[in-house]
Amino acid sequence: MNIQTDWVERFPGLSRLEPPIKELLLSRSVIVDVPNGTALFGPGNSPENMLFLLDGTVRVQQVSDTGHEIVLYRIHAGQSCVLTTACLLAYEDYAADGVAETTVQAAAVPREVFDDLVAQSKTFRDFVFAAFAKRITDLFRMIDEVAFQRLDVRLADKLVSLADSDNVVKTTHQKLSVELGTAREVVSRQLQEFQRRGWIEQARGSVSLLDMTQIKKLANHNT
Amino acid sequence: MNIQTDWVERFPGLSRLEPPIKELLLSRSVIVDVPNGTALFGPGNSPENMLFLLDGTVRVQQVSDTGHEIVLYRIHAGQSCVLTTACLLAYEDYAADGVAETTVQAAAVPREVFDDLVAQSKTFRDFVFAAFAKRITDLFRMIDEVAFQRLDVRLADKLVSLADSDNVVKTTHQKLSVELGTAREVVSRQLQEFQRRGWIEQARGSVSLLDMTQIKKLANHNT
DNA sequence: TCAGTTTGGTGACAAAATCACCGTCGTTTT
DNA sequence: AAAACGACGGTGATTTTGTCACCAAACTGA
Repeated sequence: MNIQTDWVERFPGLSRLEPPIKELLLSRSVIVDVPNGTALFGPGNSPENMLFLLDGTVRVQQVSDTGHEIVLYRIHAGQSCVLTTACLLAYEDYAADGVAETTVQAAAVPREVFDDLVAQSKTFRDFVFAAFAKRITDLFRMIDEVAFQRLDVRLADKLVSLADSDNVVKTTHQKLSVELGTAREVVSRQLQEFQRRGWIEQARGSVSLLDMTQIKKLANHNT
Repeated sequence: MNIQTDWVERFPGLSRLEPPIKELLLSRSVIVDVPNGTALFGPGNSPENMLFLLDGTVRVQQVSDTGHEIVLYRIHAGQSCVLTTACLLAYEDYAADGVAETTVQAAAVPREVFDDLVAQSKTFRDFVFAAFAKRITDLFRMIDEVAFQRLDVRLADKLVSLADSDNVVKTTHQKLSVELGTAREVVSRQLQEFQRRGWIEQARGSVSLLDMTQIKKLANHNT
């Protein structure tokens, strides 16, 4: 099994690509490994390649001119940065930046090849447009949450989605506040309230979710 | 001059289309006129056509499950609904809806034709991806504003962008609150404060902007 | 060990959202 | 024309969230 010759299979939307197209994609892509913390793109740094994430996650966040930060979304294995990259091509003065949150393995595809693929394959076009559509609906949902959802609900939701298999969230209050686009003090106070209710337990740099049932109930989470 | 045979010229990004492609687009599109207030798309109503707006504006807004509403963006003449339509194709349970804000004239292009055009023309692909990119960067900006910008600044900005040539905004406090994703009372109070400062004058259903300089200064508006 | 940084806690205050009303102004209906 | 109704805007009280200015404890690295 060679990653360089079969990575396309990891993308549900791409596995049914027409064989010659698949061949083109595989032969013209390069597998890259980037360490945790690498800035993959950002203001004044638009990459020449489209990335298809094979492993790891990329966090996309934005710095406001008010000095505030907010996490916009994450790109996981099996997804691509088409969108963000496309934005960068069109708008150089683009405010968001992407950071590898883990060690990341990705297939890099040059722009021209990407354009060829879009031109030649309906399957590939569908993949690309589906990626755009998902991103946009996610952004709509995010606007709704930021504008209208109560902070306790949003925090509970975030805790659930960031929890590891032991139901522990290893992060600081500061980082949680950036996830939600709010202030650190607000997160601290809300976590104190959760703790008072016996839902969580805190330690420096980590939150243990004790009562998942209650937390999920507040988050009206479906998963 | 026949609209049906030359509407493409109205789109800066499309005027340089290869002649046969332009011919295909013109021959396979239908000019439609829709009255003010028509719901062009919405939950459970995904159109079979992509629209290219020739005249008028379409407002895209979202209803939260909390009962709140917010205006996401507008599509103006010379732009297309590619994005929104693409979303609808991919996700039926899509929460946003589009309403004609004026009488609207548009060229309707069937999906299959759209796909053909993307496949055959690099110019058309660039147009489509630029539209996506612009939309996404706009949504990023909107998230930033909703999350971090003060309400007085956002309101001032909205007033400027909704003002007609006489510097009058013909709308209700209720509608302004939907533009900003806030509550009617909050808008009322903020407008009272603007009035107290002598920046505006109010009447039922309209706001006159008296001191544009101050309002724009608050909005740190560039235009 | 000790200085410097990171993390989190706290109180006071300001801004914004929410809730529960109330009058006024137009329109429609009788 | 009078009454009824709905849309529009105003108001006070309260809660939630954001902001500011600190402080102390816990880590880190020299």
